[in-house]
Parts: sequence; structure tokens; C-alpha cells
Amino acid sequence: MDRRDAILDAAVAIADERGLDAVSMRSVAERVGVTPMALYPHVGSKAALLDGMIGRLLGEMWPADGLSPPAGPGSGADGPDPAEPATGGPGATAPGAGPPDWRTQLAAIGRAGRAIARRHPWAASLVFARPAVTPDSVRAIDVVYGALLAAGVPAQQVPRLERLLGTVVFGFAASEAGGRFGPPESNPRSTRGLLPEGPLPGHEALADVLAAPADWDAEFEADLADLAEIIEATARRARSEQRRDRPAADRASPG
Amino acid sequence: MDRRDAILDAAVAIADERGLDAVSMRSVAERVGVTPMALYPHVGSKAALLDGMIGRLLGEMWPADGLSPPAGPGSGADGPDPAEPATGGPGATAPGAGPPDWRTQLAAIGRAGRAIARRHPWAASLVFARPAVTPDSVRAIDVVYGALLAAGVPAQQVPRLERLLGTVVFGFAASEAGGRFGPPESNPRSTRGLLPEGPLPGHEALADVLAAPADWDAEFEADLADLAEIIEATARRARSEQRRDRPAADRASPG
DNA sequence: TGGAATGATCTACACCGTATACAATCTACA
DNA sequence: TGTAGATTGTATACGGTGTAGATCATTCCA
Repeated sequence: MDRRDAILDAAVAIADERGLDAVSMRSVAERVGVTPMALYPHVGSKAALLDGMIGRLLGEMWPADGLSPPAGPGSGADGPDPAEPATGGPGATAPGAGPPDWRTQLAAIGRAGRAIARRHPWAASLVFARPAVTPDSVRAIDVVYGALLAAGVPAQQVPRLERLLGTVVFGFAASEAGGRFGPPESNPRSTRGLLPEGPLPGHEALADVLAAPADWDAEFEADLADLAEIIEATARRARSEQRRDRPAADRASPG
Repeated sequence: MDRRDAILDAAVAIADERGLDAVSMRSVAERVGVTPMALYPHVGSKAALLDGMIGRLLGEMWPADGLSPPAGPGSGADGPDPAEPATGGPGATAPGAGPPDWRTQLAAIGRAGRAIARRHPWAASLVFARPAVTPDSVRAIDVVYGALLAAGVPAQQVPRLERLLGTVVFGFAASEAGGRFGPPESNPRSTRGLLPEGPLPGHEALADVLAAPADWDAEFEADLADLAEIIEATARRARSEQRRDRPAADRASPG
């Protein structure tokens, strides 16, 4: 194995076990069995090491060979794969069936993203904190592009919807991991949680709903369904406009 | 002014000027004119200080007096308010007009959130990194609840859609600030950007679109419009189901 | 007037990222 | 086979970090 990969693995393992703050050049070096300064020829800097860590995670999603998804939930990623609601990999297909339709494909990609973020709770916020332009992420984005095009989304809108999808998936995961979604009363470790003084008509009207515990799996699925609805509406709108513009002609690329 | 507020102001100012990494107990203390350890009785710890900073920002959004939005674009938030595309405050109304409809209200809240995140680029990622349950954020959430209820969203779905809205707005802002959206070639500060080896059919099919520069303002507006569409579809669905369940009766609160 | 509480200070500790200088090992070519 | 060059690891050191601990000044209330 490449020395760089060993370093990245050590860093990911430390982050999983003791949190992202525990990832220091010294701790990683110690785990690899080397002096801190020995890491620099391989990773360049601490920031580049963090970049490499998220790249490594996206590598879990699309192992190495291009577009094909992993064979199954335990295909050598990083240990047992607990409690995934639906599919194993981002593009998982029943063997022998045709190519998956864009809905199941996008939903699977979204679920895979959240699954990774749950396995590595430190990752989601990193995705927002630094540009993600590693080869692995480019590959992942390309698959999403393909699914959106297959759904009939016009090319103009595809990059935007890809970004929106990523924002929702990783934003959801980051909120889950960071505690943004947690109710205040479950977080009594500080003097926070004191309510504002003014009236809160919205909260009062929703008292019943807010009292019930939330089901995050269900909420994520509902968000995915809403995103699919957006995609479908966009495709539908494009189809009707195209029909109106050119009733029965071949389409030429504009511009 | 409370000493705590002065500390928070100093921290925010430092983050605005020199980035979040420049916010240290020592730098903040120096700006306040005090020893580092003197901060601890007021803010507790560095983590709590960061919490307080994002609370302070949400305080910009809803100044102090409960639900009423700021009177106009320059109503004393934090100085001049540069380059806002549409409205001034989250609930801005033309004076004398009726209460704003939920669409403009939600759009204004979203724009205000993004505007804050642009003024303080370090903030958006912090929102994801730590739980946001300050009094100010509770107040902000309450306004969103009200708008969603006014749109006709059933109570069951209101908290989820509020979270989805916040995820999209802050996720967009964090991506903008963190560089997740930036094209790789505009980020040449490292040896990243090397493309994967396999084919990228999606990118090839979208070559024209990807070559054009993106308009982030327009993209944000499009995302807001899509969210509004989701909200409307949810409300519409709920109305039709309700009509089917109780053909001509007064509605009683369920549960 | 006398505690007690609060706020601020000083010192110190363990840790951080990494610049710099140097030694060891491996590679490629004469 | 010998040697130059590159690559990889080490040792040391510097300036920075958050904060525990002890101490001192001020202020407020009994």
C-alpha cells in the first residue's frame, strides 16, 4: 500500500475514534509509526491532509474502477455496515435487471452519501469547509449529471440541481452529525437553551408535533422525495416548453 | 453594553477581518483590552464563544424586539447594508400594505440568511458544525413556522420543511464561502484538480454549460423558487386529502 | 465593618503546525 | 560498480494555541 494511503487511513481512523480535533500531525504520525515531519513529503500540509481524508471517503463510495458501484454492503470499505435502510451502493441494481431509473439511482446516491457521513460524523462539515475537487468527487458528480440528464432535466439546469442535491444531502448529514437538528432540551451541557422572551406563536401552534420525537430516516427519505419532485417538475416544464417552441422539428443546439 | 457583548463583537470583527482561524482567546482579549483568562467568566470556553458568535449574527437578522422585522434596509443592524438583491429585511413590507404573503416572506428570510453569511463568510460552516439553539435562532425558526403554516403546510410537515429550508440556505452559503461551488481551475493554489482517469460522460455532455460562468445570485433565487414549489405542492396535497376525508365539515385539530 | 462573590491577572503546562538542518536510504546512470 | 541525485525520515526549535491553578482587586450585601 502506498505510504500516503496509510497516512490517510490513520487520519480517518483517528477522526472516527476520537473526533476531528484529535487529528494532528503528531497523532497521525504516531499511529503510522513515524515522526510528525515525515508526513510532509506525502501530504504536504495539514490542510491537504484534510482534503485527502474527504477524498478517501468519496473513494469508499466509488471504489476505484470508474462508475460501477460496489458489489455489496461489505465489499471491503471499512468494516461492517450497520443499519442502512435501503440499498448497498449508490447505483446498486438487482443483478440481471436493466439499468436503474434515475429516481432510484439518485436516491441511492443520496443514501450512500448520508451513510458515509453517519459512519464518519466529522466528514460532512469538512465538505462545506473546503473545496471538494478531488478525482473521486468529480467522478461522483458525473454520475449525478448522468442521472439528471436521464431524468430529462435540460442541460442548463443540471449543474444547479446537482449542487442543490449535494447541498441537501451533505447539509442534512452535517446537521445530524453536528447537532443542529437536535432539540435543545437534549443538549443540556451548557447554559444555552434559554428561550427568548417574546411570544412564539409558531412553536405554540406546533406544540404537539414538536413534542414528538423525529424520525431522521423518514425525514431524509421525505427530503429525497421532494428533490425528486423538483427534478421531475423541471423536466416536465422543459418538455412542454420544447414542444411549444418547436412543434415538430429536430432540435438544434442554441448558441 | 454588557461585557459579554463586547467580547462577542470583538470576536466577530476579528473573524470578519482576518478569518475564523484568527479568532483566539488571546486575540479577542487583546482587542477587548484585557487578559485572555479574563474572557472565561463571560464566555465559558472557546467553543461557547463560537456559539455566541453565531447567536450574535442571528441577532442581526431579528434585532431584538420579538417578531417585527427591521423597519428598513439601514435600521441599525451593523452599518450600511451593501448590495442586497431584493428586500431589506426578512419580513419587509411595503408600508401600508397588508401582511406579506408566505412566498415573499420566506424568500426574504432566505435572502437575509444568505446576506448574513456573505457578510461573515466564516459563519455558515459554523452553523453546521455546532448546534444552533440560541434564543435568536429560536425566534427566527418561529417566523419560518408561521410562514409555512400560512402557506397551508400541514403541521406534521412544518418542522421538516423548516429544517430543509435552513439546510439549503445555509448549505448554499457555506458552499459559496467555503469554495465548494468554485470551479477547480479557479483554485490553483495546490496540486489538486487532477482529473480521474475514467471517462466522464456527464461532464462531456455538459461541456458547454460547464464552460459558462455561474451566476450565484440567480442560482440561489432558482433554489428558493424550487423550495417554494415544494411547499406549495405539499400544501396542495394536504388540501386535497383533507377535502376527501371530511367533505363538508369544520376542521378539528387532529390528535 | 466584614465577609463573599465577581472579575481580572500572572504563571505554567501540554499541545499544535511547521521551518530548518541533517542523516539515511533508494534509484538511475556512467 | 561507483557515484550523483532524489526521496524519505529524524531532531530540534519557534511561535502559537486553550485553559487549569493560584492570586489579587473590587464591589456588593448582610
